[in-house]
Amino acid sequence: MCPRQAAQLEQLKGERRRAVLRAAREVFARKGYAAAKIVDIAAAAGISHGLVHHYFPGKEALFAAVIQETVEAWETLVAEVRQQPGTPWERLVHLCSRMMRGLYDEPEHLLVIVHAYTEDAALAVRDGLNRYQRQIDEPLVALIEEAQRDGAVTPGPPEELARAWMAMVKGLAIGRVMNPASALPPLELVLRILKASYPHSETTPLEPSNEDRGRLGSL
Amino acid sequence: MCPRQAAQLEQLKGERRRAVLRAAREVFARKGYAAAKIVDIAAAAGISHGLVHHYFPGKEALFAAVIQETVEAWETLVAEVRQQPGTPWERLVHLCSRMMRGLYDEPEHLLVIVHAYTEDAALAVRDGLNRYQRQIDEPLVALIEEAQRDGAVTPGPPEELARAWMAMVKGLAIGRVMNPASALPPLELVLRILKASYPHSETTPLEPSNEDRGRLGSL
Amino acid sequence: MCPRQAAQLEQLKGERRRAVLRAAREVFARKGYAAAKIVDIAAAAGISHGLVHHYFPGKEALFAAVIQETVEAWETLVAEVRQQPGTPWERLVHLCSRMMRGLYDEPEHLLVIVHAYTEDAALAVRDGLNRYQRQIDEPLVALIEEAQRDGAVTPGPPEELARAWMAMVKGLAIGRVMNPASALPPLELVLRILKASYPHSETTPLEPSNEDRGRLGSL
Amino acid sequence: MCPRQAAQLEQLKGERRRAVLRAAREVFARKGYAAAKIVDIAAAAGISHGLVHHYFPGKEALFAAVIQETVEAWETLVAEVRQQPGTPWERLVHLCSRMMRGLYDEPEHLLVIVHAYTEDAALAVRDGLNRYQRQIDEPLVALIEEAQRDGAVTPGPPEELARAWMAMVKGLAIGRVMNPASALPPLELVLRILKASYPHSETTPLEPSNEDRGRLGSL
DNA sequence: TATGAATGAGCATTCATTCAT
DNA sequence: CATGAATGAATGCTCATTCAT
Repeated sequence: MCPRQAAQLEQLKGERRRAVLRAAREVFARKGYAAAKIVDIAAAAGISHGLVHHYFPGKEALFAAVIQETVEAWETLVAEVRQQPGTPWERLVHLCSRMMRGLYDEPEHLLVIVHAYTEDAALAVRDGLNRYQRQIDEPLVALIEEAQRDGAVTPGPPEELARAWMAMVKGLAIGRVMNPASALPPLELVLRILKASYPHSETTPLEPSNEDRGRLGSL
Repeated sequence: MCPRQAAQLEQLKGERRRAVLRAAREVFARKGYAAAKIVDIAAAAGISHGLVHHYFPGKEALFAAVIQETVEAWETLVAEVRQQPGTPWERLVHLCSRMMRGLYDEPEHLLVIVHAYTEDAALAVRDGLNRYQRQIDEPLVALIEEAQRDGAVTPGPPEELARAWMAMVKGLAIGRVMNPASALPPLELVLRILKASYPHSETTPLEPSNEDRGRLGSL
Repeated sequence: MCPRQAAQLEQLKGERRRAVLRAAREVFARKGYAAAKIVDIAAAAGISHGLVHHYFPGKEALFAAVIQETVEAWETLVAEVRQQPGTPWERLVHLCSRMMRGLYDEPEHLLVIVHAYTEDAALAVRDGLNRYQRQIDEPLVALIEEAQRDGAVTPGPPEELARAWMAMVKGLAIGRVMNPASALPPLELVLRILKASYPHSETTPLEPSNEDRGRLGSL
Repeated sequence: MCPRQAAQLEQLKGERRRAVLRAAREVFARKGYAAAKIVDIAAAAGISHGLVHHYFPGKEALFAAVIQETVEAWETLVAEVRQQPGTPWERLVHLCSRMMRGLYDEPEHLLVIVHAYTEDAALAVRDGLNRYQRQIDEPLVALIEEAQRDGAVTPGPPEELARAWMAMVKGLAIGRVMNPASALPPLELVLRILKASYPHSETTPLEPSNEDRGRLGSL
């Protein structure tokens, strides 16, 4: 077998694995951990249930992989937003815009997190998620804090604002997954919680851009 | 058996039933439908698992009863708020305040709804909930509409505002049940989505009141 | 429920548990650990497979319980033989006689040990057995040593004699379980490995006795 | 492809097959039929599990082949011993010596037989073995009978003696495979069951010989 | 009523076997 | 030939539900 074939095979395997992961995310998001059956995931991925265990040791590991993927996507997104030019408020808008798009394109990404917080999920997974919690919350809190210093965000404990905002996003994710036909609120509405009542900057350019798709922009 | 005893017995039965219902709500909220085990609920209610089936035909019916109870509490709450004196904005604030208190005291009430929307729950239950959907959303939408006419609520499609606001409340319910130690955001913050940027009325009296506890005020 | 009933219930439960244990021993002995199916055991005990898990946490625990029972029976037997009157040789004959009867009545008891030594069995069980090994071998070795000092047993390392003798007994257990119709060799034959060629004592009274049945004499 | 290459290939194939067979014997002996996994055998043979099915139609056939090989080795051994010069007792000693060496070098050969007797193995295999049973036992019985006529072996039903002796050998095989560090008892000890108490011949020359290795002398 | 023993459908997981590459 | 991806039957285990006591 020549190296080219071997590489192709490897790639094919990776693709298959990713397909299983995507199917799993969908099913886990829609049904929750306990109600999601391995056969459902296999069917959604177009393979037999036995093959799922070829790529993942078991249901729990599969769920953990789904969560990990989401956490990584979040981290990538935050890192990108961090080095965005402009005012803190513009970066916040950017982040928010990206999340709304993620909510539109792949709401499962977020909903799966909701399920992970539930006791529905295996304890091991929840523990793992708790360890990430800091990494997930802190960047958002930092961003809000900066924007507050600029007077662009309403005063008050930034953790509180972050929590309320994330709560809304999670709630929207639920609605989005369960009823894909339902529209999402416009960005301005979602930003109302944060925006200072008498905003110093009138511009909310709303991020018209671009191509950001795939793994990175999926959140 | 004399009538008095019969009545006592009947009452005891009702109490027991309610205890099971409460236990079920808690467990369903924490674990979701599929992961919630009848034995868990029985243990939480302090009875044997066999006895649960004396009060409810089965797991699905039990979950349906939990949902129904929540829907009824919501309806009662809305009806009460409707006939509250004051401006539409004041009634909205009252509703919001009551919900926040419900979120504080019995977040399960709301979280259970989240699970019900999930495909985790039996199809029959979800269908039932969908039928109620109108009754749940409409009063809130109406209230928002009225307040918009007064200029107290920001303009825009009232359904959109209602949905975003409910999304946040659901998200907060998740956080509350999973981590009871976490604080809830203040009422003002939660109202920021709705409140007009240049509010015509500066007063948000915040409803200091009263005794409303128990089944009705629990939402 | 009166105490009498409770006690009866408790006893009934114990009986059922023992029935499952007996069935398990039989099936494990005949098939080995891996090939023994829980349904087989359940069927042999006359119950459903689900009920097996009411009495034992799982297959491995069930097997461990079977082994433990056998080890305990062996310990009881050895303790009894120890305080038997007569010469060491007579005690050895007594032990041997009892084992032959056990081989006749309940060969599963011994065969199950054979399977436990195999890698067929779960590692945990084998480790557990290895810890008992000393307790199992030592008393026999001691008995042989004593009898050697009397000149009743042929000279040589007593461990070697014990091992050879135990090997034969295990081999006979295999034959006995797999073909219950096959006769066992007489006691004299089984003792030939041990007996001194020119026995100092012509008497081998061969233990005509008695009632020893049940758990104790079962080995 | 030239004939030479074809022959080499054929030979290679035969070697490979034999390697698989050897690996299978080892794994089957250690784990039993049911617990032995094809992948284990493949790994032990240094090939992929898929390739095992190029050489053997399936697991059962593989086990059957292992058993057959053992039976054939036994038959060869007996045939060789038959035409050995000397007294019947000397031939018996020779047989015994060869078996002890087999026990030392390849105890799997014998242990596999133990597993085959167990219901662990597929029924077909066990039936096959039962058909061989006569061929296995009879020569040993005949040999014992001859030696009894000479007075070299203790009197009694020769089948009984044969069975007891085989039982011990099987038991020793178990110990040997499971704990390769354990020593085997000396030939004299193993022969004590058979040897007449007042042996007419003092000589037990113990067969110092030779090269007999490989398939034939392995039992 | 109240209990928990008993049942069996449903699910995760394993593994022999097949087959495309 | 050789590999390992793919399949699905088989199996241990869970848990909702029933029912004898």
